[in-house]
Amino acid sequence: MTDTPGEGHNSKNDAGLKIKAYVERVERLAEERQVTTDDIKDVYAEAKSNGFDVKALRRLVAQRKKDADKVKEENAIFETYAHAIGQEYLA
Amino acid sequence: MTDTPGEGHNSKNDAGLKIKAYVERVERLAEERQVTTDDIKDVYAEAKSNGFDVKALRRLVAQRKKDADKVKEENAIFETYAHAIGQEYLA
Amino acid sequence: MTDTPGEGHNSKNDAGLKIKAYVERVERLAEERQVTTDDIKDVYAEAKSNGFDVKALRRLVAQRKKDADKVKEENAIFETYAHAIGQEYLA
Amino acid sequence: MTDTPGEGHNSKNDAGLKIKAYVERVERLAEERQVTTDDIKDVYAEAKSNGFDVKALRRLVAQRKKDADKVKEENAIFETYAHAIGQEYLA
DNA sequence: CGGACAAGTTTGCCAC
DNA sequence: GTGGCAAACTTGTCCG
Repeated sequence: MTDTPGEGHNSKNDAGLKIKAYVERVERLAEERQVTTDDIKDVYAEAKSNGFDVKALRRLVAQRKKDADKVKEENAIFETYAHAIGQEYLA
Repeated sequence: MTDTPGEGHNSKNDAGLKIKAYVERVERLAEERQVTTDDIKDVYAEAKSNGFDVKALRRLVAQRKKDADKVKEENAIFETYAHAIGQEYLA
Repeated sequence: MTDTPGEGHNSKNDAGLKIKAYVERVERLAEERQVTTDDIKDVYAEAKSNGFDVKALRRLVAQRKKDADKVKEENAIFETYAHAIGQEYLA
Repeated sequence: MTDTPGEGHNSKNDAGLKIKAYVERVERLAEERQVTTDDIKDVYAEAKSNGFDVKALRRLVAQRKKDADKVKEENAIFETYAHAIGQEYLA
């Protein structure tokens, strides 16, 4: 017997070890993700320092991510509502 | 002498009382604000339950809040950038 | 006839009116919230004018909120774990 | 002539190229981040398939992060107060 | 659909 | 007074 005496299959300890392993794997990955998040922030900061409008760049990236049709559909709904209360925004 | 003996003007205690008062005033106001925030949430929930598109409503409110010229300026910058990489989104 | 004469079912106009109503309710509430936000600012300004450190006061308020949240959080964690155990051992 | 013929200083085109470059760098990084996010999801899925409660694991990770943050936070509070006292009594 | 998590926007602070 | 920096809050997305 190489393990804790008196326990047949040692399930409680095993569970603890496994939980610890899962938690640490997740934390490791979360750190990686944070690094990438920071890298994105750096790109925008660089763009800004070169005189570009970060807000517009973010908007551009966000809209490219969406399906183009979906964007137009959203704009259409918005425009309809704006019309309904007598205001204009797009274009 | 009605207060703590041995202290001429009791400044330390006074400061503590004042700090406590400021903190509690702020906390009271923060609670009020939270109530109003929840009320706004309720309005949108009601609109949604009546079949309206909440996202479009929020966008409408947000844009009304901005100066109309500012909105057009932001759209213009965005459009310029989109053009610059050969894409179209608005209208 | 209880509604606008000369329009059959008037649905388009109704929607517009409702949208306008929702928007205005939200805007009204947003104004209220802004008032409260300004009140909070005033409290801090007053504290500052009386020689207190605003940053430290803000920290204090934030910390107290965090502590209050922590109680709820701990209850939630307990429930989660209780549930998890219940799932694994009792179900 | 090393660049596009017929354009004096070519600034408009340059801006477009730079915008495109920024957008693509961000999109590239966003993809990486998504991969990591998916990896995390996979870890939880694996844990779940081995009979662990995912919600409890997420809580655990979140709590550990919060605890780690709390240490920094407490240091910050200490500094703030020290500074506040320093301002009031030493300066 | 409701809550947890992540992103973006806004706001307040600080240095210049 | 302004402009960059940091943090809080709000909003949007995604999973259960």
